[in-house]
Amino acid sequence: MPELPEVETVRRGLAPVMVGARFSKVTATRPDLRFPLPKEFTARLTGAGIEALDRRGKYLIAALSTGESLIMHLGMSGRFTIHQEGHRQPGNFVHGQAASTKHDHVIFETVRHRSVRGASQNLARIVYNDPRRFGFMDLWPSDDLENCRHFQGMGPEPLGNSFNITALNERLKGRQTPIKAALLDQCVVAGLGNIYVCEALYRAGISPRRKAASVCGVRAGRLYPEIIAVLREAIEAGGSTLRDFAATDGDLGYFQHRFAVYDREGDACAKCNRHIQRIVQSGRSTFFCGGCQR
DNA sequence: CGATTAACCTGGAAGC
DNA sequence: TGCTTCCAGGTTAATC
Repeated sequence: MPELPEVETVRRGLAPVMVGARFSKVTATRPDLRFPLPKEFTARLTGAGIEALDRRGKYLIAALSTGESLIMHLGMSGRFTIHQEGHRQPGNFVHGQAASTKHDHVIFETVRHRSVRGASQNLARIVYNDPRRFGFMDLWPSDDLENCRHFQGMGPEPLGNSFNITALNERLKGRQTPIKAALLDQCVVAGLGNIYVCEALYRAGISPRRKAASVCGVRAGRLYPEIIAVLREAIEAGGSTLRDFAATDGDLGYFQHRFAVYDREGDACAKCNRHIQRIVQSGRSTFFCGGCQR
């Protein structure tokens, strides 16, 4: 499911349950997701306290009391649900369908010690479900994350301080690949995916077919604020729900109702009334308006 | 080096 | 109803 806004939505749902708790038990129902799980995966997590839950691009990072960080990527279809007494039951119904436990691959059981009198323990089950298994998990020393292979060469965080017009220009400079492909490259900007690249290019009036290098300068100046705006709006909306994305509490995102071009082939462009087109670039669908985007 | 393509997986929707 | 084909929010390995 996830691009940056969806991952951020998941992070915000998990954080209140995970941060400050510890893993009382971790179960993996298979040895691998997209990649093999790390050696001694469940043993290294069991008993660990969770000190923080952060996001970098499309990755979630749980800083543990053991000095390691649990790195999680949701791939295409990864989902977390929280099962806890008093917590809204998630995912039991998604789009009216009963959710299956068939692809529950990792189950985290957490315990939180409360200072509140009368409630000494608070248990939760956090379930990772991923039908396509493109997601993955890894463990890496927390003080060495910049050298972790998943983050090496990764571009700036689009909603962070290091992302600005200069940084964008710098990374588009000289690149002959279409701007669409360049923006999907996590080395240019972290966290963008197919939906938000299409939407940002539409808002900026830039053709997805244009060479990345030709976006340097004036066009980058138009693109930069639109990337930030579309991501902020999508986070605000709780992400986009296409087929089955839901937050940890089962809530559906609603940014999909605000798509201007994504998955809207044939619809009239809101600005110029021409038909939205669908083309294939580097094996993926691109939606755009040939009238507004040059 | 950079750019493009195939591959990894499952399930749902559309077409016949 | 059933079978086939296409498509999907991502990344990486292999090939030009």
